[in-house]
Amino acid sequence: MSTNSRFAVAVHVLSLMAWSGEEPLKSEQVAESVNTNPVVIRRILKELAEAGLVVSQTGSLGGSRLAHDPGETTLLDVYQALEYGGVFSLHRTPPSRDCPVGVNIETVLGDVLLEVDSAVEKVLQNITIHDVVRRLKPCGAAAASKTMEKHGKQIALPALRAGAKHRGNGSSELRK
Amino acid sequence: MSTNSRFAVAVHVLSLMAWSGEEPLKSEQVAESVNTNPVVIRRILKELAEAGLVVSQTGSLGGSRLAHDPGETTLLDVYQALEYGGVFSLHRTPPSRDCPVGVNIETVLGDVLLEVDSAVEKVLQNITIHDVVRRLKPCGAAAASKTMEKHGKQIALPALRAGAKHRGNGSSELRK
DNA sequence: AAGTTTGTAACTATAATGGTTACAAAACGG
DNA sequence: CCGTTTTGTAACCATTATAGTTACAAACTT
Repeated sequence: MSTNSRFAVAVHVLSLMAWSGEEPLKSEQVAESVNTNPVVIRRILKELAEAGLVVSQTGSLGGSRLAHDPGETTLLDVYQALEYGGVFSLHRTPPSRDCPVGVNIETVLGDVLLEVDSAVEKVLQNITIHDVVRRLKPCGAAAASKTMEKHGKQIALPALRAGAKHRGNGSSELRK
Repeated sequence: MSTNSRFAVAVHVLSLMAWSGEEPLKSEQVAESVNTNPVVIRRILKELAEAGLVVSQTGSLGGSRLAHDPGETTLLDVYQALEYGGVFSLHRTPPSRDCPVGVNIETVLGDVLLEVDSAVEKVLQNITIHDVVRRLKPCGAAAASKTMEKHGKQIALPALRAGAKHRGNGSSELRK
């Protein structure tokens, strides 16, 4: 299996941005929600930016935000942005060329891998970031109000702050 | 991606056994075809044996062979025998409980993971070891006869020996 | 009993990812 | 123009899964 949670973190990050609206999120804020280091977030953010899924900007009013509407980004886009190699790998070292099985097994397994990946992609293609956010909203709302009671207005998380703040940012280049 | 070729090797091993018929293969012979170390093969063979896909035996006439007809073992059986964790992983460390996204993202992603895994399993369930062997036979037969001409009786691979039998050619001793 | 092969432990090597620190470059406010 | 903030990125160590290797006891055949 892939010992790799990058896909999960990437979906988490994008969902956070969809949740909190237009305002750019800082890697520090995202890292707090994901419970990891800001640099880890920035590394994933970089790949998402290269795939055109997010837009980032430096500076005091900087941060990252979605490049498109949450309903337009699918989990397949995220999956491909991270450049996974596939569900399984082929032989690490090439099999024997002198064996009738060895000489062709890679081709056959390559075909199987394509079939499997295709099936995975069909599933991921039908789920958008908007779907993910909608699926977590019911419980999320409860958690949000609970946290509201606890911390009052000094809530540190951008997702919660965003609800209160929705004013002109004047940012020119960050616009989609 | 999974940097992991165990599935590929396992399918290779089972295909080799299907190709060469009833006679048990030694881990040494299999390792030659896969181009790796016999212990690596034995480790995978152990998992396949625990899943009931192969039968192994010690001793001078020992080795491993398929437990069932090649048409009865699916790639899903192989996939499950190796106990993969899934196509992707969830968060390494749990996300923030204080964030409306973090508190529920794992549940949502868990559902997605189930959907994806289910799609993978449906594909693998419809491919048997017999299918794999059939898919590689056309080129495999050509490779076999080519190797026959080159090496005559000194062919080391069990798979080729099986091919020789089909050609009515009494085969020599297996050597390394 | 002698020889062969599996089963398995123990160790090293490799590769991908995650985590951390540090700092230059970019953007913005005054 | 200057100082602050945040991203971008390099450098390094830690962790984990797998692969590769050596060695040896246990099981099996003749």
